[in-house]
Formats: sequence, C-alpha cells, structure tokens
Amino acid sequence: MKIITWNVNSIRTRLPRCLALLERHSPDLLCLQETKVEDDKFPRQEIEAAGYQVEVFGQKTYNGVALLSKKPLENVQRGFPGNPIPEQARAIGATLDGVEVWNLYVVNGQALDSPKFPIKMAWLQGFFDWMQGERKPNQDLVVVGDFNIAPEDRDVHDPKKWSGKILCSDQEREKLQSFLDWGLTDLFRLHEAGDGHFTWWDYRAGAFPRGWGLRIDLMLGTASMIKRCRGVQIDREERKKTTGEGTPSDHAPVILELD
DNA sequence: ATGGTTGGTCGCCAA
Repeated sequence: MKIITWNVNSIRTRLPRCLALLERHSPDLLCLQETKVEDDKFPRQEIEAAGYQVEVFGQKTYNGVALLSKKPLENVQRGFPGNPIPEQARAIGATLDGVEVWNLYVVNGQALDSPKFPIKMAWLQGFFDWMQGERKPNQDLVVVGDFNIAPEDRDVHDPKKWSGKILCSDQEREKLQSFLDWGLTDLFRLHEAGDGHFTWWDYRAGAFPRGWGLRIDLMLGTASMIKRCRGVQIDREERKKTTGEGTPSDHAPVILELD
C-alpha cells in the first residue's frame, strides 16, 4: 500500500499538478492539507475521473484536509472530539485495508510570542488526548500530514538560525515527542539518519534553490507499521518549477510504502 | 537582523 501526504496549498490552484502526481505515483491514498476550499467547491469530478474517491473536510480560504483513495474508505471521521478549535478543518481520518490513517494539518503557530502559539500546543494536545484515550499503540495506525514541527536539528537546514524559532522550539518538539513516547515512530528515520532531507521551503527569498528547507511533513506509524514500512521518500521534483502545470506548492509530497 | 513569494480574495491575512 502506498500513501502520500502533501500540503497542496490550494487544491484548485494545484489541480493539474495533483492529477499529475496521482498519475506519476499511483498512490492508494493521497492525504492533502491546505485545500483552502469549501466542500461543495472541491474539484471532485476531475479527481474522480482520474479514478479516485474523494472525502473532504474543508472550509473557505484557510486550512482544509482531504483523502483521495482508489478504493472506498471506511469509518471516515471529520475532526476529533475535544478539538479546542473545531471551527478549523484540520483533521480527517479513515480506515483503508485495515489501516487507520489520520491526516493532520497542524496549526502553524506563527511565532512563539504569537497568540496562535498556545493554540497550536492546545490543538496538538487535544488530538493526543483523543488518540491516547480512544486508540492503542498495538493497532494498525498511521498519523501523517503537515505537523509544522521539525523533529530534530538534522531536519533543519540551519539549526543555529532556527534555534528557538517557530517549527523548531523545544516546546513543539516535546509535544511531538509525546506522540512518539505513546507509540508512534517517525517512519522516515527508519531508513535515513542523515541531514539535508526537507519537505518545506519558504516561497520567499529563493529558499528552495538555496536549500533552506525543513522536514515538517511527517509519516508517523505504530509498531506494526514499522514492520510493514518499505521506505519513505520525498518527491523533491514536485517542489521545482515546471512549465505548463503552474507553480509548485511550498511543500514537497512525502511517499510511504507499506508491505 | 531581515529578507521577500504565494494563495484567497479583492484589502489584507496567513504561511
């Protein structure tokens, strides 16, 4: 089974590239974040014509998540009980071939002294509390998406510059660590220990050609997923500008292959 | 220390 997570930064603007991605990788499941569209305006027909079923949880202008799958999804869940900001569409879960997948768009937080930072921490805690109460680490479970957290300094192009900044702070990393301590593993790190592997590059200041990236799009899985994990790849090509398909998202897709 | 781009929407906010 192949699962991709991608912060698409507007599904309507990115539709040609999204269709090309489906064609190129033929994933069983594509988890999208930042679709930025209300459910009745989601380009459902074009994606269904490509052979995918569509489950959306969106809102106007901001946020929005979606699951595109070849086969029907079971037990689709939009949001989670205890979410401190339920008006923001940031989480959708479903089961595919016995594997429960949660697709998250974690609050960015803006800056450590921003009012949005405690909301980020509360949202992560809210999801963790739900997961800890309602799920077990011995289940077949993956939690994927844009976490807006770089887990370690090796996930940051310039750790000194980013030290203590949003996406890299101790508080955020400790919150992510609570997910790992519960029983989830950063599946990318099973097969790659080195630095220089990023999934997001700021649109500004030519960050991508300069290599100024962070790895903030993650694939977390329980112990049974470790056994089934064949590898996790980052599709850096998708972040490059190409002719004819429009501009890239500021995030690269991340591809998980399970036995 | 700060830079400066993209998307949604149409004056800015968010990232």
